[in-house]
Amino acid sequence: MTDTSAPLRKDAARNRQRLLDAATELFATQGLGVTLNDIAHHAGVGVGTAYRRFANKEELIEALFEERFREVADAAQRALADPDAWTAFVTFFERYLQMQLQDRGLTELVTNAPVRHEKVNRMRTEIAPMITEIVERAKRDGHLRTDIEATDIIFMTIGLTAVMDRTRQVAPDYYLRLFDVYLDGFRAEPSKRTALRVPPLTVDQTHEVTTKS
Amino acid sequence: MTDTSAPLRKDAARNRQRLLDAATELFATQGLGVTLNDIAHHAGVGVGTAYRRFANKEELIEALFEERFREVADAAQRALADPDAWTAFVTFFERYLQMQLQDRGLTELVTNAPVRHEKVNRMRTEIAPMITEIVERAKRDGHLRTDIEATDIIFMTIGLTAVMDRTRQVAPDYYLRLFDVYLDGFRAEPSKRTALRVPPLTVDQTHEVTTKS
DNA sequence: GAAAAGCGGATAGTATCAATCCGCTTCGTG
DNA sequence: CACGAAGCGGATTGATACTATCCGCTTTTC
Repeated sequence: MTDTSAPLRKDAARNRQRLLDAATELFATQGLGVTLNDIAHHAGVGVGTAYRRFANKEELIEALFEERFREVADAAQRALADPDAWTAFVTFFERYLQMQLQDRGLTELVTNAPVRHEKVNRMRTEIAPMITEIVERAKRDGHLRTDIEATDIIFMTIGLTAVMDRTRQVAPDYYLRLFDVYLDGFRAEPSKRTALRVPPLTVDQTHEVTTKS
Repeated sequence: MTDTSAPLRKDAARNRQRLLDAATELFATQGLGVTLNDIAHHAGVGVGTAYRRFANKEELIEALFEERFREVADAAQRALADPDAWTAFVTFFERYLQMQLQDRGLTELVTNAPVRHEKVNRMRTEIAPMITEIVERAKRDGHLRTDIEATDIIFMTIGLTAVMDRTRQVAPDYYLRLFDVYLDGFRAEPSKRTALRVPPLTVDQTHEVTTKS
């Protein structure tokens, strides 16, 4: 990526990697709101070191998330290669949601990408047509009801990630329950329902996650 | 509410009302994050005046939202009085979501009430059993599938308000489209589907609402 | 072993917001 | 109508949170 000129000194290269690792972890667990200072301390290096390697947080985000988006694109590619359009549809969105469960930063970027992130926006516009095709294929195939558009599926994921963010601590997989309900609403043949895979939250759990501090 | 002792001077009473009106509007349109300074300026009074009437923002929130929650409780009460359990179910949640569409502050309080708001929490625990009963009644009645719990419906609303928050500027009613899909997934008799009431968002609209600043 | 490269973290700069204080204005009662 | 009480405005202080730099010291490299 950045190998122009200056070959880094051994300790500097090691610290750079530590910073990337720390940033990956913190973006995933806390979201993109973490500061470069947080990242530096978590990496066990001084703040100065962080700022010498990366001018600011944006640069770090661009460096790390191109790879994440690449994974999404790969999953979409694989879905398009699957001969079964409905399985492909379900599997892709499950995978997509799971990636977001494991990386809050990814969710923030897909639901709310600041325009300044060129790379991120380029990846988004690369992925969008693949998602549309996954959806259209499931419709053509007769498994997905035809009055649903790809944009609806996108908003479904936005809603589900909001639920995910609340329930993550208490029942990380809960969102799959609502995803199953959505699938039952999306299916062209409504009688082909399957059982919900995960249990509901109890009233106490619900109360807990809707009450702060 | 606060009529203990001191009858306010005429100008003071007028300013107090202006502050309440401004707060109502700003909480509804911007959410609870607005500052007392914002509210004071929007009311056309000085900051000092705001702080003389209300010790802090919390006090103002308590004063205003007890009424809002009362409206939710009333809607639930009316739903429980409706002889048709499914209509009651659909109508209540539509009304509940619409109230949230019109008041971001309400959404913030129901999805994330800070524990310090005693009144708000009291109202929430007053409303919760009514919601449970609306859901249970629809199940007993044979219209709502029996593997769904009231907590699932709560999380549905949390997801839908997240969608609402993104689409409000571009197509305020869009969330109803996903609500309809949910209803199709929730119905005990899946063949009784109805058409989606609102159109999808275009790709451009979707791109617009998932891109910031 | 000397120069270059890198390091740490104290610190300066910036922004946002809560809350107060006090000189001035308005109210309303005698 | 005058005068004391009540109210007013908003500049200002203080707290918090974060960004980014600077410089004396350390490590690497040749």
